[in-house]
Amino acid sequence: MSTISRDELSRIGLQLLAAHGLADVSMRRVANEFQVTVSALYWHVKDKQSLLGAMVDRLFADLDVDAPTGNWRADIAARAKQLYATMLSTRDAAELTASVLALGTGGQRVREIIAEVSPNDVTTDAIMALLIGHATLNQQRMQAEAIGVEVSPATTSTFRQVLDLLV
Amino acid sequence: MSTISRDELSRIGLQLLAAHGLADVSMRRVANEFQVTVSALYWHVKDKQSLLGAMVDRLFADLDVDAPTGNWRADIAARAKQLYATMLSTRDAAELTASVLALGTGGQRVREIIAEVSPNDVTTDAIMALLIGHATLNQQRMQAEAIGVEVSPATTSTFRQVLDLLV
DNA sequence: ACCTGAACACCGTTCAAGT
DNA sequence: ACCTGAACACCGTTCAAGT
Repeated sequence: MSTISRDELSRIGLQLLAAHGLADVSMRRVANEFQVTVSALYWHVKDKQSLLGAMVDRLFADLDVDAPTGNWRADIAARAKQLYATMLSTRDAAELTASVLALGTGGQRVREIIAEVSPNDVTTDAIMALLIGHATLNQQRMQAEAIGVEVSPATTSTFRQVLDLLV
Repeated sequence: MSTISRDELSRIGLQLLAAHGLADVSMRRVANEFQVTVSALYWHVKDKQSLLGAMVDRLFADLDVDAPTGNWRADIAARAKQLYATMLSTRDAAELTASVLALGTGGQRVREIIAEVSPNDVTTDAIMALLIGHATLNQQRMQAEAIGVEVSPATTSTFRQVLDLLV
């Protein structure tokens, strides 16, 4: 019986991500975790990029958002904060999400969660840009916070603050 | 006489970037361009990340922004558009800039250009997040535009549109 | 001061061959 | 159908040794 599958691969990938960071999520390490050769992975997954895409899909799969209240500003703000929190929940998850969204290999649900309560596409795009941009610029501080060290960040405002400016 | 220096390295780096993309900017390729061994580079530059930082510094060095008019909304919008245009001017420059700003290894001038005309830090941070985020999410389309192919983009709005929402 | 050569410890991807 | 073994073509970084 083969316990190895696309879904299991992304599970192990997220595990490696949380434990060692994005740089250490390599095809060889994932294969190792399965006690299998690297080349074996390519039977289950097209390439590394699609594995990363599956990881992002899984990362946001469990997130359940509240139903729309009718006040779109409040709904958008609430959901954006949830998405941001998810990107902070796991080490390097923000960087991973940004890369996957940029290449379009996964994470479509992220946009849908915002689009569902957004009045128009421009607003959706602005929120998405703010999410990815702020997370990216806060990478240093986020990593520092995850460990417990102090660091001078490129961005000084919290996500809430910049979000309040827009919605 | 040695024509090799930190400044020349970043010049060649940007040349390689424009010609072949970020993935092909490797220490070995840069060294090759100088007819020199890889290890020789490490005399002039700490590591690859600092070379990338120097490249971003050089990318925005020549950009001269207009003097403040007094209308900060117009000033911010104009400068943000200039910065965005610079990130579009060279292949993969947006990705490079995002990565360098995230790691804090260069590109401080980018933030300063906005901060100089911004009423407060939160606004500066919001503009920066919008810049980096929109550029990141538009990576597919930007590359497609650079080549001439059609692609379904993750973001459908232009930078001007999302910017207008904020300022 | 500046550069070479060689090594170390990795990468992603492909592909014939096995079961 | 699923996996191995070996190879290909790369990486960034270090360091003794040369000039």
